[in-house]
Amino acid sequence: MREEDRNDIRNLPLFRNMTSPAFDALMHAAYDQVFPAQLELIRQGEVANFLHVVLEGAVELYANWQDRDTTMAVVQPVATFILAACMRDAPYLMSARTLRRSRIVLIPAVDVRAAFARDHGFALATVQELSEGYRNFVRHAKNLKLRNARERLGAYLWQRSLDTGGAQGFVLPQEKRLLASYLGMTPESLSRAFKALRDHGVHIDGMRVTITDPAALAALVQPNTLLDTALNIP
Amino acid sequence: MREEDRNDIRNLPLFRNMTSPAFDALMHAAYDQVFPAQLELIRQGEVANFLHVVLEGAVELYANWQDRDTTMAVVQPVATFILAACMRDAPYLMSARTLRRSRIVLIPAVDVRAAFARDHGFALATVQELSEGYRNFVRHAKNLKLRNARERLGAYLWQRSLDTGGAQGFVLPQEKRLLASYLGMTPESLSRAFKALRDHGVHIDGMRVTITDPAALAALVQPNTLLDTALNIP
DNA sequence: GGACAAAGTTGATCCAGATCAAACCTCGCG
DNA sequence: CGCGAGGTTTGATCTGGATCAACTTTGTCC
Repeated sequence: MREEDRNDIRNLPLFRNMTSPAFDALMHAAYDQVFPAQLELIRQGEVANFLHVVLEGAVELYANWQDRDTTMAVVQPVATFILAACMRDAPYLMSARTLRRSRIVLIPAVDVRAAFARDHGFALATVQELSEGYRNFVRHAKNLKLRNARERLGAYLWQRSLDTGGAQGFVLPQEKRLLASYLGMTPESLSRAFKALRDHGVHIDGMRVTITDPAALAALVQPNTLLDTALNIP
Repeated sequence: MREEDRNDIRNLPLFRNMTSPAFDALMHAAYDQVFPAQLELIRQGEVANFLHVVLEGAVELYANWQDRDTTMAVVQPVATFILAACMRDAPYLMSARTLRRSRIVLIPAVDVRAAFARDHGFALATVQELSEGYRNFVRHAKNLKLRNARERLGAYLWQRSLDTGGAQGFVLPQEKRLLASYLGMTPESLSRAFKALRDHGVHIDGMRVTITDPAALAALVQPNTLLDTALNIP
């Protein structure tokens, strides 16, 4: 593994407060691999063998049932995913695929659990990470149940705007059909929701979004940290 | 606190593997209280001061935004709730109210975090509990996004049937309007969904449900541990 | 640079589930 | 025992978002 990547991982909240020996042991057991776009990394129902860390690229977490599919989250570098399944030693509830060529570190779940047992700083960080993941899914469920399609899109755009440093203009980080699936609607409905938001201070041109009237958008979506997920999801 | 209640708490997975001194310290700091029905225990947005343990009665976790409300979960004895907010020292994302007269133990969040730091068995149990909570919310979100109203109800009834020991007949544990809200639909739609399920092996009479044709119901809902939440929720 | 595929948009139509309104139960209580 | 309030069901109607189909745009690969 490259020194630089190692440092990126070391600086993640999850690993920041580990002792060096414990961290070294984890990294020693880990695999660093590059995967092409559209590769299925994990299939839901398999038992969790690895904690994944995305160093470059992007990974989609999705779920399916019968012939239906839905996007649950997008993981951007540098971040980990499916910690919960690893800690429980349980089957993955979601599948994962690369959205583009991605570099990913795989840490054997058994080593993660061993590190948890030995290193208190890591144990604490694990709980913080799990708690925040838990809370983000509570937010996702609240969003789905309490807001309609237009409001969900508006809230999403508002949050993206904040995440890009309060800039009024930004570029959508993923293609629209994926965003539609994440927000729980069809691509057609997303397209119409964008049109509807023109009356609420949002201008869209291809992938480029401009919030022309923040007050109007805020009035519609009532942004709220109890519903809106900060940071790269997706 | 009564000896019996103390034992019930001690036997919860979360507390089972604590050292006795650590458990005693936690219990020493805890309050044991009885609340009437319909009392708001927690309001979303407040900072988490207590981990709650339901000993008797039942507690509804719900969320609201603007003038809309939705039920997120029902906690049955003996179980804890809002561990994630306590560990993060963050605002509650959900409100909580008693559904009936309930006995609840309140453990100061600061003591919970201290116990986590000192007692490894508790730390491990905390992570297991959080992970499972996390996974249950993933399931809830998957359910909402992948199944329609009728399928959600069918899956719910299937799971309740399993939870009551595979019995074909059982009584709904909560009133229907609450169930409707939990399943993400209106009471009217729930009523119609019940009627629609008559063609899929479900008979309903008031609060009493009978699964007359398990194969037919299973064919409709395709029960699946990756979507369906076992145990008392709600 | 042209051609082909995939993503996105637009329009027409449909339908699951919401809303509104009116019974109809059920159960606690004076 | 009747009465009232809240829960539930039923019916009529409406509508947000899905579906289906056609068209346009964008990106990719010889």
